[in-house]
Amino acid sequence: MPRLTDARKELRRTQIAEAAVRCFSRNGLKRTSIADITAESGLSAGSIYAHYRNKADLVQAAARETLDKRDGTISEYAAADAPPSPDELLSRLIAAIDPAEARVGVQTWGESTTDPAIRDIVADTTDRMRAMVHDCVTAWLVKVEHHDPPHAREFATPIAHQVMALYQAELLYTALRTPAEETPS
Amino acid sequence: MPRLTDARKELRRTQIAEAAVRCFSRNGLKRTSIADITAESGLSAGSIYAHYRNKADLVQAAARETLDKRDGTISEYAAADAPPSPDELLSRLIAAIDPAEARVGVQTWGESTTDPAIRDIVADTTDRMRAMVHDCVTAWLVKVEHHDPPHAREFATPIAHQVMALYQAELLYTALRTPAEETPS
DNA sequence: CCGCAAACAGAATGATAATTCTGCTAACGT
DNA sequence: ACGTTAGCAGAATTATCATTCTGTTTGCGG
Repeated sequence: MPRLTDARKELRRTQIAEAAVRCFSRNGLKRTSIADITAESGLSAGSIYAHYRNKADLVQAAARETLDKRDGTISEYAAADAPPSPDELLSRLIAAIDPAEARVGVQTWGESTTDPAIRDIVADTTDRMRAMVHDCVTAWLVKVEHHDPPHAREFATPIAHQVMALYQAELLYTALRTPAEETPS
Repeated sequence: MPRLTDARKELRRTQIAEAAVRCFSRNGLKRTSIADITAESGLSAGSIYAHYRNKADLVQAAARETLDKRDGTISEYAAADAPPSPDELLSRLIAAIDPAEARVGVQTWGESTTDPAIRDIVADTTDRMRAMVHDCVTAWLVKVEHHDPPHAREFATPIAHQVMALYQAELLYTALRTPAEETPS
């Protein structure tokens, strides 16, 4: 078959990446072999290497996948007429945590300590998310608490920092609390 | 040589464990081979296996080593005449963070998502540290803010939770911020 | 419809690295 | 001091995997 249409190709890529995430969630980044991923995705090794240059490349895609997923929901909060208070925002973020993704997320933290590519992905994603939280807190300060915008932005910084810290700690606790699902081996 | 005296034996164990921590800090838990550790410790593979049953055993020892080291300092704060305020306590905890240990600490978080033994170590250590922070905050509430003890203990719980979260987040940021030292390979 | 190259399966390859094995050496109890 | 035997070095063994290779199949442009 000649090159797949772009849509199809992207579909395959996410099919593989999602299978990889499931494997990582169960067995961790390093304990997951390409064979595991072929089994989980229903594809073959050859096929996977047609879509990803190597395992590191695939790990990066999986990391981006899980870390990005969290971003979507927050941005709309900041734009809402009645933005949530920091406490409320934190509750919603925590409620949205999925245990499997928490595990992979924490695994990427671990990996980021030695792999520069992963490190950049984690740092970028964290920064972007913090900025969104900052926007949301600022909006709350302005619209609900009636601070004036310049002051609100400054005042929001430490609050955003705290919300992020509490959220990330909760991510860690979720990963610690929920046992990895038994390997279907 | 007949069995080493207990003190010597323990010395060797920590010699190996500390070399392992240095390797882990540089290359991560999984990328570190036994050969790396022999090079770093100056001992041989056979020797390492005389002291640790296998690599997993050694990883656990290294994890305990780094995670425990943090505990020592806090307990004395709680017993002090003028216990530090939560803000002050957090500052001191953060100031005491060592980048190399932060990296290994975050790596153990990642590992804990799939290895039950590491998971227990991390959970235990975290609980113990939280309890110490709780004691310290309670002491501050009682001695400095003049709450009465029963109320103080209850009031301290969410504060201790926040201090822990902010500390752990800082640990993560430190690990992200400081590049792993170049491998001397 | 057709043909071609890309997508795919699955086996082969090669590297890496954990663990074990074979002796040799030296630290402790006496 | 000395013999014993655990500690140790370093090679050998083996298992595990990432990656590549060899055909085969099939989706898409013409």
